Amino acid sequence: MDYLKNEEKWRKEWEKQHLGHFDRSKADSKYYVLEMFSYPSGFNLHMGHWYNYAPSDTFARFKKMQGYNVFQPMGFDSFGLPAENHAIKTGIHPKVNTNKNIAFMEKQLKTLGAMYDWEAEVITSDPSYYRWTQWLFCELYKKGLAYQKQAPVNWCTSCNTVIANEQVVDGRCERCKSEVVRKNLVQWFFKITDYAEELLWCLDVLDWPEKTKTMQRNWIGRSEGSEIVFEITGETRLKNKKPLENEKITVFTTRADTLFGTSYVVLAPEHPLVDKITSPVQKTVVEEYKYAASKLSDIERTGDKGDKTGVFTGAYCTHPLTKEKLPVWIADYCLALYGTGAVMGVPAHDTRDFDFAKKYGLPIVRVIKTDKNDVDDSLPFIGRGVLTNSGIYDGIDNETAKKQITAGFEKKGAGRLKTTYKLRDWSVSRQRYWGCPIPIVYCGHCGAVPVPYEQLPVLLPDGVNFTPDGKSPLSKCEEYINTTCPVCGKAAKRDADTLDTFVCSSWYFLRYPDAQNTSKAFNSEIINKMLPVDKYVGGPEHACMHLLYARFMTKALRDMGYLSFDEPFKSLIHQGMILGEGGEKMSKSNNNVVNPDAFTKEYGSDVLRLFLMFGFSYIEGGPWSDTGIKASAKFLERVERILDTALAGRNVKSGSAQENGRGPTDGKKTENDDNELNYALHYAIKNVTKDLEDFSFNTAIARIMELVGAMYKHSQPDNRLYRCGMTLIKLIAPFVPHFAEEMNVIYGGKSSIFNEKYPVFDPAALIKQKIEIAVQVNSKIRCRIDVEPGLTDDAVTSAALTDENVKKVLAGLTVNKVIVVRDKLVNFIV
RNA sequence: GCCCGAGUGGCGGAAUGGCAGACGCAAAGGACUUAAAAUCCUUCGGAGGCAACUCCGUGCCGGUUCGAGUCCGGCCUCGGGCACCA
Repeated sequence: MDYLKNEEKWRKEWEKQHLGHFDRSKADSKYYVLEMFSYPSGFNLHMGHWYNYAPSDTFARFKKMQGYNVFQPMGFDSFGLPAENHAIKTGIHPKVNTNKNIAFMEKQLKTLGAMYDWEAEVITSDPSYYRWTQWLFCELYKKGLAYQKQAPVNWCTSCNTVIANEQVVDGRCERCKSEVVRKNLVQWFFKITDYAEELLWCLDVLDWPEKTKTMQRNWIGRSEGSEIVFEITGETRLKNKKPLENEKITVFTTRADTLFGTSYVVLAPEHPLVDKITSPVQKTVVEEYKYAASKLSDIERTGDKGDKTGVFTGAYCTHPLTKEKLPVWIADYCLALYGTGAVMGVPAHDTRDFDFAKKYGLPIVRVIKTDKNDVDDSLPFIGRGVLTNSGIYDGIDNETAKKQITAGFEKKGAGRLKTTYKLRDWSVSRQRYWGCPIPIVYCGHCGAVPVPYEQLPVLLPDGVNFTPDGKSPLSKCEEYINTTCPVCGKAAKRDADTLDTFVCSSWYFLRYPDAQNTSKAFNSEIINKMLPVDKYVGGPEHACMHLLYARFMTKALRDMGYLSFDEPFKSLIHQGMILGEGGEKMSKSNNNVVNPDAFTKEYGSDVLRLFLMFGFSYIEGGPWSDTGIKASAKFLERVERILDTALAGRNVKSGSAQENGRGPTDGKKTENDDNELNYALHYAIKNVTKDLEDFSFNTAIARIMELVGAMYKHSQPDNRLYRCGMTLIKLIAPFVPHFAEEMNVIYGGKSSIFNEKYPVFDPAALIKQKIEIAVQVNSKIRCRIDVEPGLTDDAVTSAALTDENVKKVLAGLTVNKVIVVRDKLVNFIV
């Protein structure tokens, strides 16, 4: 078969038949298969995309053959930083370049031969889409889930612009190598933390990889602890020569039981109290320290690379129980964004505090001792135990003490039990051009006003100078930025920032089923039928951010009354990553991006698809190597040959070998052949079906290979082989769709084969007369015996004992115990 | 540093706590062919043995178990994520 010609033929035919078209009238039997859409970057569709999309399409076709009305859409996440950087470098407008890339990738995707419903295509940078992203923003704003606050950005001191984390290399700007500092700007946030609790507990019911759920749980990072108030002492006020009325530091701790061991208090360098309480003497060093800390990322700050550092503010606070005077320090290991941005330093029972106290000579007081008899006096001591040096709490076990100590404060208003989360609100403002404009107008009289829906979309203007020079690109576009207030009509200014591209991708799965809707983001009635997504396929790198944002958005829209389901993705699969040949990530800078086009041109897309599924463990991925692709091509040719042979047997009665002048003359042998072929066929059907459900494509193909091998072993081309061939074509169809479609026609079938039913195995065909079980003596295999399947433990044991080999092995030994694993093994313990 | 994974023949990879290495690649031998390619058949973790068979073997060290690639504890190496790459 000429694969390339054949593939072109069927792609056209499928388009004619609207094979990928989703029939909305049959939403009851819908199956929504979704692959993460791709970013239309400069190097187009690479092998990694193919690896995501081709096997997923195999799964979708399998589901279609199981009778589901499959919906499989495709689109592009087309706003983003790389397009803008490319534009800065080349002068080509991001819109031009992005649209060019999309057109090319669409063509490549069509070569893949996937069953996409192109009528549902979504392109996030298209006004017909981002209009509704803006609508979503306004809805969140009205619901109180979007708000503004000061937050740090990476600021390149030389380019005079905000740069992304990715562009910061070793604390310096990747472009100009100058120093990067953190600078506060007013930015928009989504209140994802309002949903922290639900995002956490809903994970339990999702059919997602356990590791992904664990990662999200840790990312949300719920921890139950206490907030405890330390008051700034009067002396501090005196030193500052300013009245500091009732200044207090609220610390968050999960170890209230160690309160008596507190020897100092630490504020994050960015803590608002720092400037107020720093004594004049310490001002210079505190300012210097704050500046140094602003240059470090959170990872560098909390990392264990260097020493713990910090400086004394000159201020003191009072221990809430002992009334001791404790110094207040600032240290970068305390993060402003977690807890209250302040911690109590308990060197004896925390490793970081211990390092810090040792370095700066702060007192270390042990307040928990081990409750075991063996004396462990090494510090820091992190384990459980009972309190000591803790006044009235001495002798209480530390878990009880946590509650008791906090409860003591609760009455006085000086502390309380508090649940905190590592999860932070989602920062969505970007000081960039190529993104969705934020639909907010600032009016001198009315404040921040969302743009009315009838005025959406707020179009991203074309003629903008987006070379970095210290300002958000849109703020330099006069005709964009200057507008009138939608409420009072007076002159006003638009928000000059654009939205994080994760906002665009946090709801695209809701747009697909109603992508052409021009009056709404989506029709709730349709969406409530079409979602949740039945199978979502994409890379594990999105475990925490994209997947969490999409879940948040779904819950927020539900609470606004637009959706009636709680979770967007019922079932999730991560494909592994296809690495470069050397085992490193495929990227332009590594110069190891593998383009699938050369392979589709040489072997055809079916062969490439088959190879990707057979050569890798789908969820593991691995380094690319083309050594196996030839084997996949050979296998497909082998399939074609046996199908040709089988077709010749169409009218040859099974067992009538002699008429044909070949094959065995013994009629019995033919019958046995038939049974063996039948067994192989149903064994394959059973396992391929199961493996496809599990996205275990490599083992599914292995079972098909075994079936093909069994067909070659079959004595002659007869009707039995012919019928086996017919089933094989259906079995293999999702894996090599173009090929199977053609073979089906050759076999007299009607196109499309994907409207046919996937084969179902017959359990009766899988009943074996004899099975082999292993006989172990002291857990070492000594021999194997054949027995009937399903024997009782006693029957298997006595069958084993009558075997000559077993007798030999057990001769002269006393059997103490016999362990039988049904249909697997017998183990004699002697 | 923190969170999450992974480590099995020369290679890609299989194995609900129960016969490690399915299936395939590469390699070797054979058949067919004038020859090559293609195809078909056979062998293929290591060591020993004529053989039956024996011993060793799933990154390292220890543990649980009649039995561990699989479970537990401690390491080592690699990969992903760490909130402005998407």
